[in-house]
Amino acid sequence: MQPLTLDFYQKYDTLTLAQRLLGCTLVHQSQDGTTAGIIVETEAYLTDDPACHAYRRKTKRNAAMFGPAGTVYVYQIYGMHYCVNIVSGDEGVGEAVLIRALEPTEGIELMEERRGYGMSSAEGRMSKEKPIRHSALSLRHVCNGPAKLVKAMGISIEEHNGTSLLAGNLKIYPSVLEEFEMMTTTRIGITQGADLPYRFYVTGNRFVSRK
DNA sequence: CGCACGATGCTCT
DNA sequence: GAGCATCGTGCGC
Repeated sequence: MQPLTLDFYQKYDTLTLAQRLLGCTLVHQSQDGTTAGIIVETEAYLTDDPACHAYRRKTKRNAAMFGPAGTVYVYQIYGMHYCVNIVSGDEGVGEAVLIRALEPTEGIELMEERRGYGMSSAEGRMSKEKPIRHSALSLRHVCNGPAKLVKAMGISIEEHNGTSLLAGNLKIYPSVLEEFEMMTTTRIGITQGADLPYRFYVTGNRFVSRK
């Protein structure tokens, strides 16, 4: 199957793209191995939206948001975590879609290692996340948050910020979900623009960060 | 299960 | 100097 093309990233406005990315698969082919997961939760950030990093002006941090659709925007948050976005809209306009959760499909052991957990085993999984090397991480908790999936997928600001999804080792493939219900809510963890209904997720999917 | 809180460092004001 | 598009722990139920 072929990855999503420039046309796909360009033809939708940001709110629509955020919805169309649900069900698509994010794939990272790294030196350590390939990891992949189905996008099950997204949020849109528009240029006239006070929660958007590009709301005020172009800066060193948000520069990637002003690139062409299909550009990757990675930023650091709370001094210790990173989140990944898919840039959308016209070049020169700062808009993007935050990837908030993935349903892991490939390279699950590698994901768990990157998250700081030991080898995965069907029996060994614990219901709670424990910072002990020998315990495994419940699959449900591997990619059910924006910073968790960045770490699990091996995405980094140094390697990926400002790069294109059309070339390189990070790509998105078309939706594999036949039919699904989508839920729309307000976004999580923001104070500005908190009432805007710009969050979308696959209804009933257990890998979503929160209902 | 749910809620409260502290960690931690960069960016922009 | 304030404010973060978060996460994991610890505690109570």
